[in-house]
Amino acid sequence: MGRGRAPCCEKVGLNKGSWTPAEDMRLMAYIQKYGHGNWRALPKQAGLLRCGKSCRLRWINYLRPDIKRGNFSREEEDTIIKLHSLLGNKWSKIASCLPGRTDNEIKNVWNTHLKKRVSHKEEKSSSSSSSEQSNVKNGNVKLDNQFGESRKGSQEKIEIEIEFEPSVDMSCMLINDNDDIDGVHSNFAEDFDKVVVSSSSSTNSYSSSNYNTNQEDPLWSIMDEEYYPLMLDDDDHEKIIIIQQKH
DNA sequence: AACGTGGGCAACCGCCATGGA
DNA sequence: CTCCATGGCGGTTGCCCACGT
Repeated sequence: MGRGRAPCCEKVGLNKGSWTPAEDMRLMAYIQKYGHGNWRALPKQAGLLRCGKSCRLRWINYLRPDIKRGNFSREEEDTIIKLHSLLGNKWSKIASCLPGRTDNEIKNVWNTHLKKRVSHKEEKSSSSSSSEQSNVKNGNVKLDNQFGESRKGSQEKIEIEIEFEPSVDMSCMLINDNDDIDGVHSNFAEDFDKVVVSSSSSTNSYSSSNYNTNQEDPLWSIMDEEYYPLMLDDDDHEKIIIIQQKH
């Protein structure tokens, strides 16, 4: 697999580049009427001279009715910065915490605005106090390592320690959400076998085997047969340690 | 007014994961 | 188990526009 693979579709004779309003209308009308069960077949059925991938991208990034338009608010930008420091370039994970925003949009905002802002901040803070700690202890490096290793199916056990940032709602990353709408939502919790939430007074562990069954557990609540983590109490919990035991 | 340059963003490309045959 | 089709993701490209000279 991989090398020499045929393209996703026959691109000869297909339109490329910017979408015209007529194409948008046609795609939107088709999806509203028939849905998008099969992206590859869709353009032909909808009478569009486009690759299926192109249609999917156009729908997800621009035409979906729940897309939020306009500039990012300061709160949204701060959230992106914080989540990026935890997750790295996991744009779809970050997007799942920002309703109405797409991974592509977030990636663009990061690359054009936020990256500069963060590096300026870091320059400032490192020159003012080199011993000052960031909100996340080794979060970026360790998480990158974790995701990379996970794909290779290694057997080692990796611990990721995240110092809890009170102003960020981390719960969206832990949601056991199978109600996947256009692939926007993703299940962060399922990547891990165990989530440890610790405070100065106590430490609680939640394993993937018990967080789906322990309904009495204060961290998890059940809604419509899906399990959701409750908002972590900022005063009670200082950090989350996510432990992934490789399968 | 014409031209050059840089930033912003939509769209594309290629790789990987997943699920079905 | 293997192969293949498809969807999803992240990196990159290239067009467009605003701004400066």
